[in-house]
Amino acid sequence: MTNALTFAALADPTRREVFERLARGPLAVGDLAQGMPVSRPAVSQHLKILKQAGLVIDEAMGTRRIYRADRDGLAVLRAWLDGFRDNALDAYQAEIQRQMDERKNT
Amino acid sequence: MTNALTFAALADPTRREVFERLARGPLAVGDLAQGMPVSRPAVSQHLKILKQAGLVIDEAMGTRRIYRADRDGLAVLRAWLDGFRDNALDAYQAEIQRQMDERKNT
DNA sequence: TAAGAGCGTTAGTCATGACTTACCGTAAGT
DNA sequence: ACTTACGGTAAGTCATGACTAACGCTCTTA
Repeated sequence: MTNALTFAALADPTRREVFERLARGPLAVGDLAQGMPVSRPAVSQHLKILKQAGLVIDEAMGTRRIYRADRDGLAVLRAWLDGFRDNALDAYQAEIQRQMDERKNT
Repeated sequence: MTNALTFAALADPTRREVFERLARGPLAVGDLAQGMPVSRPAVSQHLKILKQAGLVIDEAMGTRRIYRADRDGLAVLRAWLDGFRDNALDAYQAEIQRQMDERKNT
């Protein structure tokens, strides 16, 4: 259930915008905060969460710190989505339904 | 930016479990709340949010109300993900990089 | 070593949201 | 009509999280 971090990270609109900007190209924190409606420390905090979720990668460049989007971090989301492709889990459905009926009879 | 509702809806773990259960088969609210760590009203509130996000569909069945997952609601998520497929936006990257270098030279 | 740039972190505030209990409406059965 | 089942809603509580201002650390340049 490590995808919880990914979902939580992408839940915030500001964080999604940060990620989308980084997906267009690497940026330093200051340049990233430039033109955003929130302060630079706020962006820093968002970057921390995105990093924990594996969605961004940072790299020290002198006194600046360059962030870039890590598209592989989206894999867990894709995997989760693929679990709902049509009725791939229909095999479980009968079993679950059976357990439910069982519980109902008690 | 209608995907905000979808992201917000799927951000909560309890709500994801509700959706996952419904994806395995339609359920009434009571049966759904059965075996979940939260109360039935809580499930009702979650269902309301999932419905607003287009992730579930409800249908009156006598005094009961049957909910089922609507997989089409995941389309907006897929679309968002597809926007990051590899480097489809690499054209922008050079431009952004150029602006960064420009700023660095001032 | 001093000074400034760039960022992360801390402390504190404020809004949001997840939850429970209690209540109310509606549909079916007696 | 009365009662019971089922579920949505209201009110209130508590935790979380997004944000800002202030501070401190590290790296570079003079």
